Amino acid sequence: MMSGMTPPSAARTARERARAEITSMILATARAHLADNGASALSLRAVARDLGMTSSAVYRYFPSRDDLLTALLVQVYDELGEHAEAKDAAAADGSSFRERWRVIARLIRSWALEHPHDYALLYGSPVPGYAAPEETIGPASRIPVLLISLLRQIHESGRDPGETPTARRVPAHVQHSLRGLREFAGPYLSDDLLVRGLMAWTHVYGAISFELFGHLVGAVEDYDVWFNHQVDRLADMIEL
Amino acid sequence: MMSGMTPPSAARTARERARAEITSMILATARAHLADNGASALSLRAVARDLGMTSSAVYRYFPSRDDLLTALLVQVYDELGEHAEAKDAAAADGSSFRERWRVIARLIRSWALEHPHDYALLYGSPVPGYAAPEETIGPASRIPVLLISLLRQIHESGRDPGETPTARRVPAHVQHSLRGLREFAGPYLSDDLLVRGLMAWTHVYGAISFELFGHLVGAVEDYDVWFNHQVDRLADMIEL
DNA sequence: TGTACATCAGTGAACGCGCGTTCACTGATGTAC
DNA sequence: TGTACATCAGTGAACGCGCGTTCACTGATGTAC
Repeated sequence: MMSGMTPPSAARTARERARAEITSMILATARAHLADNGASALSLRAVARDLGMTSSAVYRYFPSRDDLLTALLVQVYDELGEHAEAKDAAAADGSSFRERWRVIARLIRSWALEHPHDYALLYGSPVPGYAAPEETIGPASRIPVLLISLLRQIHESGRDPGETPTARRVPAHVQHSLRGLREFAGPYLSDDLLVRGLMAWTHVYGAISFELFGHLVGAVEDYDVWFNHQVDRLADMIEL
Repeated sequence: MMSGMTPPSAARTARERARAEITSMILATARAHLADNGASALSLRAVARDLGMTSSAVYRYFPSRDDLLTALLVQVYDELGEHAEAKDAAAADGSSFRERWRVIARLIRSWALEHPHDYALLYGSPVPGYAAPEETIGPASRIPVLLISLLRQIHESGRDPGETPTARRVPAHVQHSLRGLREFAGPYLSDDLLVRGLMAWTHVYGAISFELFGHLVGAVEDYDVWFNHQVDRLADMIEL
């Protein structure tokens, strides 16, 4: 018993090294393929071909195409999350909420512009016939967690809009409906702040998708300018 | 010369009738197929099979798969647009901006919930390898046109936020960047109102997509309640 | 009204391609004694 | 340290399926005289 476990230390066998390396090569190649055809057309065979292996060999690493998709989702969510956390941590000391909000919102957008197909994988229409399993929830939550830490900072600085004269009443049924978010965010933030926070995130998502999916063509000329203006207005909206 | 023209009156030949009918049967079947596999996997052959024709026969009606996609886009945009225009017209007489805004926003959402795959076709990630041609622009503009007519109503009722003490300055470079939208909307509306209007639409789009694409799972319980609350807040934001 | 010709819808076979997944097998790597 | 066995990566062929598009052809519909 206990014989199938990974060895205790850094003494990885050649096999284990190779496995880790090839697994990540498959993922990297699959990710490159996203750009050509989109997630729904992601092909195991094409990935294998690019790597010079037979398609059946890929099954040693991923038991099916859907598992490969899941691994991609996790990796891409994690990459965006880590990226955002790092940038925020680097800028956080002594930063106002406003500065942090700007940094994070702009960062998400520039990441999306640099990796449009990865963004579409995470936030675009779902892949038909594929349902993301539970293991993607954690990685997907990193950005929301970060945004909630911003809301906490507002609250702690005494600028929680729910506790100012400009507070907007949040009806009881809306409060109830946001129970999940409330548990996620902890008990301190006011309902009003929670609502404003979720709306700001919703808006940023809408703005990036509008731009990326081509719905601003003809209406907006300089997307940077327009996005940044929106981000500033949202900051006003959140902490007024 | 002049011989290839359509006959002047209602005297449509049997051929013309048949052609119109079969064209719309192909479109309807294609649309049903969207639900199974998404737009990127839309298959001419599968559509033909469902209709009991050979796949080559479909080429008498649409010269390629991409043309079929274009016709679908136009049809679906038009359906949503017509639907919204009709509902708005029915409710418009004597309605306040606020009532009209509510009606339209909710209508777009319920249409999206009833036709999630159609919504994804219009507003989800673009189909890889397909670029929507110019002829889709008109139909795609119907919702924006309608929303702008709402903004006009606000302006005409003297509640244009750009002309009140709560006006927010719109920096010159943002104004420039919105030149396209400005031309679309006409010269009367204030810059501030234009910005608020585009932001409200961006937000509604973000909110519907968030819900439909599964990003609110676990956070929000009653999507109706949450959406309607957002719509009300957006109304406040627009005409304050 | 009747006939000759032109137009068009639809067929069925074919081209050349791609896909996910399974399976018996070879040969290299790892492990227990 | 050396040997016998177990584990695992990767091969190559196959199964059964789907796709978009082209092409020569048949037979029905429409038109000009």
